[in-house]
Amino acid sequence: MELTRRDQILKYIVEHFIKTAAPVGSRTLIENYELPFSSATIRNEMLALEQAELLEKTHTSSGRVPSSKGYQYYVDHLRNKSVDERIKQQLQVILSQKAQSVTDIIQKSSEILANMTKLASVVLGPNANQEKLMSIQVTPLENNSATAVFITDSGYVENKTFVLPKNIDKEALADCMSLINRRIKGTPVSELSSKMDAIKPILEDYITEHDVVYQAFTQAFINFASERLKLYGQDSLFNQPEFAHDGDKLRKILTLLESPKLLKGFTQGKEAMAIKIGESEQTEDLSILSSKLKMPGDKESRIALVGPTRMDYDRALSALEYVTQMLEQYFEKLTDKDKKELKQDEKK
Amino acid sequence: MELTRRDQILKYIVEHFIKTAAPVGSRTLIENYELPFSSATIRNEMLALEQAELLEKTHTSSGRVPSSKGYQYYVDHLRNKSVDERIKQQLQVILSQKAQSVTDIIQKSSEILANMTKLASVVLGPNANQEKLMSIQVTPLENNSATAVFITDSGYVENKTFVLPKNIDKEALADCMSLINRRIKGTPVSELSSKMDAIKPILEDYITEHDVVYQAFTQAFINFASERLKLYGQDSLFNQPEFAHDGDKLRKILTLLESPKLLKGFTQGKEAMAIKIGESEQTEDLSILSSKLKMPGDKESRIALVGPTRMDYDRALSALEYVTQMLEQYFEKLTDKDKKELKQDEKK
DNA sequence: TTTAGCACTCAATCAATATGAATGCTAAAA
DNA sequence: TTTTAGCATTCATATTGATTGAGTGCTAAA
Repeated sequence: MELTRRDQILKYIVEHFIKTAAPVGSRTLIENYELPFSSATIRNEMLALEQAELLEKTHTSSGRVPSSKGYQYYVDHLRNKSVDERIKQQLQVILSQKAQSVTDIIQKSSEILANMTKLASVVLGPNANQEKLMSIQVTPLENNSATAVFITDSGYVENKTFVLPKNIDKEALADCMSLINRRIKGTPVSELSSKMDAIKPILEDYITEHDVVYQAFTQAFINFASERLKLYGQDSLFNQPEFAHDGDKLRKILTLLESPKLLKGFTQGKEAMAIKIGESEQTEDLSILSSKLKMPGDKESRIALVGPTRMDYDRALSALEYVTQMLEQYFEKLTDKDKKELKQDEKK
Repeated sequence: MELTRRDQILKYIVEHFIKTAAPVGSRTLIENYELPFSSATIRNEMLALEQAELLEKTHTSSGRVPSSKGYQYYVDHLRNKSVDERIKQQLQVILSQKAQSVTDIIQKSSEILANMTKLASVVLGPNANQEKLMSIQVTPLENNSATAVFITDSGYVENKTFVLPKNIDKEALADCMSLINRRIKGTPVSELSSKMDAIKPILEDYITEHDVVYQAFTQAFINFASERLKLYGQDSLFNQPEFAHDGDKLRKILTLLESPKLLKGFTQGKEAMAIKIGESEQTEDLSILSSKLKMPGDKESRIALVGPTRMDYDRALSALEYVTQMLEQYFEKLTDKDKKELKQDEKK
């Protein structure tokens, strides 16, 4: 479909601004893109685009800059979709490796994304309340202490070292643990606290100083509730000209990236791809692209790219879409294979 | 001991510059510290200090600024030692809590340090080769995968999820694990790889597709070798005026803080307190104060404070010294108590 | 040894001025 | 009706020059 002239001009402006980071004027546009109009015509169109709130001026006689709405429009209607071959290749390499865990694959893919887009890439782990606790193991250490290790069904591991009560009966503790394990296996993480309360009396029967153990456990459970995320490519953001000389903006983005809760707030949503372009006060001048990723076992995580509003949306979105798509395909094949094997087993 | 006039002047200059971040002139000095000399006298002394390379000028007619050497001299001979009461109090609170693990205590202390000094505080975990592996546990998950959890004697936990070979005999795997555990318990982390090679044939006997398990293990062992560190107060560095408007410097320090190897390089050494003030190219304008900390079980870790060369050395060093001292005292009492209990047990 | 005094340096500030890239508008051309 | 040429206008960005003031170094007197 042919673009209208107005859309074409907006497209050029956005793309030129993304490249140069400087306001785009009518003259510049004609010279760079060999448009068959005079600058006056372009100016007329620009005025219209400004009135539609897709463009902005930094001051009365400056060139135009895309507004958040302008970027949004560009992303929705104007952007080019093409995936960098290098991403395809690199992803291929990752996916062809054998016997990797799902999280390994996702995190390696996220690293590739960060490298190729020069943006910060964040993996938001599956929502905690989707997970179930699989096992608790207590290993005694030297120095009167012990480490409790908690594992969820998707292989997330949390651990907590605590000081063992004096004169504790280690056999009683072991018995106690195997009992707790039987009781707690399959419990969703969100229900752990209440389940622990129910188990508390049992602890009391087994161990004299049960409180220490109880507290170590509940503390570890608090950690479960907090969001898990992995961050890549944080440093490439420093190369963006808009952040290089503005300590305040840089600070804003780093705080955002370090706050799982905050970030989660901006990436939530049911859409497969959520695009937030400088929407709130906290994300002024920031864009967050986040893509839903179905993992095996009905789990869901998200991969997000974070950067300045002036980012290469073509590149970033195409890459993000491609990667999540390929990962989901890969996971589907995996589980299909599982099911087939299961059926074969049954036949036997 | 009375300071010489020259030292006194250097002291004032360093302290004034630390406060104001602006070059210090002869006039300013007299006015602020009510010195009984004329500005000319001060100028003469300043000249001498400059010739001794303890001071620098930013341009011919500017005030003086301490050089790295000047800071070093200040730290060695001129600084005030006094510990902020608030640090004492806060540390007291931490240490009085019962049944915490050693690492918890150290990390909470490090957080206090970061808060009180407004510098970045880094805990460098005990050197990997000082640790011994205590246990390996494999927990099967859904989706044909399993998580292997590795625990060292000081409670450090590493884990690795891997895809289980098809049709694996789970009982054989369990047998195999208990055998490996018996074999590997107490092995120093540095010797793990070679030990694994020795165990490999056993694996082959037990499990058909032993390679996957072997690889998952060796990959996890690689992680052991990498340095472990915890970082606090990174963001307070943004408030330092020297970084606020200089993206390049900020980048330098953040890269440093994110590279365990690099940081380790600057904190190594046998001295209880290592002070590096803008020494290398990578740490230009940066100071690293790092203090050795003896942990229970003959382990050693380090706590480091990182910030601009223009930092409040009085405050930072006093706080760091105080905290490590108190922690070591605390740990000593702990192990003393352990020993006593041990003796009592023997008497019984 | 210390100080007063003086010439000198140089970053920082400010106002005046020029430059030029952009705009909007109008009227003529297509 | 659409496009363009032309022109006045705006405003950030240099550029310049003058001024200020905090600082220095040096010298000669106290």
